[in-house]
Amino acid sequence: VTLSASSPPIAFADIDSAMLALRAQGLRMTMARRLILRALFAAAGDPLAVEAIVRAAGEQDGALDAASVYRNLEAFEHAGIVRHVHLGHGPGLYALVGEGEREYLYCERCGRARAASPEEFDEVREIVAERFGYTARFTHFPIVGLCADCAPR
Amino acid sequence: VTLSASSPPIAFADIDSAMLALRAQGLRMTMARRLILRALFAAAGDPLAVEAIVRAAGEQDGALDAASVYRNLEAFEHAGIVRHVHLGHGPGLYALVGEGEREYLYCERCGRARAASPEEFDEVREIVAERFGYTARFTHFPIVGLCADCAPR
DNA sequence: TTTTGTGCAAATTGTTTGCAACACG
DNA sequence: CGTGTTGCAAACAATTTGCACAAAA
Repeated sequence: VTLSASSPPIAFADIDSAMLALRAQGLRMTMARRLILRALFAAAGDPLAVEAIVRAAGEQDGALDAASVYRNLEAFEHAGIVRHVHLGHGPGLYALVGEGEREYLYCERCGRARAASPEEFDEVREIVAERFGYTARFTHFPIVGLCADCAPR
Repeated sequence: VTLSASSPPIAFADIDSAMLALRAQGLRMTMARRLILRALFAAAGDPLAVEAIVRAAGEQDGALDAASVYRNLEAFEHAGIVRHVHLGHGPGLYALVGEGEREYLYCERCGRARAASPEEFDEVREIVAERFGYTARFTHFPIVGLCADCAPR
């Protein structure tokens, strides 16, 4: 993804402390998991496609299968250390959870995404709640539209 | 889809007048197109998956291939008589354009969608523009969250 | 009769599942 | 050693593409 705006600090200091958190949930410490975490850490909070994770691991180390990546990301998500977002079409994108959630805006024209902290969306959320009775969340699916650069005028 | 709220009147009186509009764009009048339009008309503005269109046509008439449906829906969309929306995961959903656009809210928990007229979203759009400089559109991708029934409390 | 459009098959993309071998604890 | 995990292959779902044949205009 092309993600503008700052990525938040990741909630774990390093791969080993993330692995510790996983082990606390009964998950074993394997090479595949270390490779996935390494790729996610390297992305510094920016969400990655599975393909990118596989590729990143393959560059330095042996093969890492996409199936394993999907299975592990699901487990990581269940364990609460990863989340994923869908930006427009294209594959799901995964990131380590940071201190506090991130919510997204996505530009349909240029395909660029912007992340921001939930507080910045609170006003929007409030209006949506008032108007429609929905509790809007832009963590899993973003607000879609045109960014300032792509908007007409 | 499970779509609550009223569907707007479709911008064409019947299949033949829709076909006329297509012919004006240089598109030929074929059986496959008639079948697709019939299914869309029967849905009264509620968006349908390609699979549903194929199934609807197959019930009464000969086979209608998904590839043809995709190709035609794309052509119809280009001609301005159809639009499509992505509600959560799952396939794209197509509907005839009505008098005025529709924008959507989608509940991540129960999977139900709600459609409303763009004016009802104007306040939300305004806040998003103010806050983020984005021109939000919920016609192609909805506002995602939890509906009143599914929200905690 | 010349295009445009069709059905069918096959390719693509993103993701899931079955399974035997493997390796963590 | 026993079960959680892996890679690989195959299945799947949604969508796209290639192509010879059918059918609008």
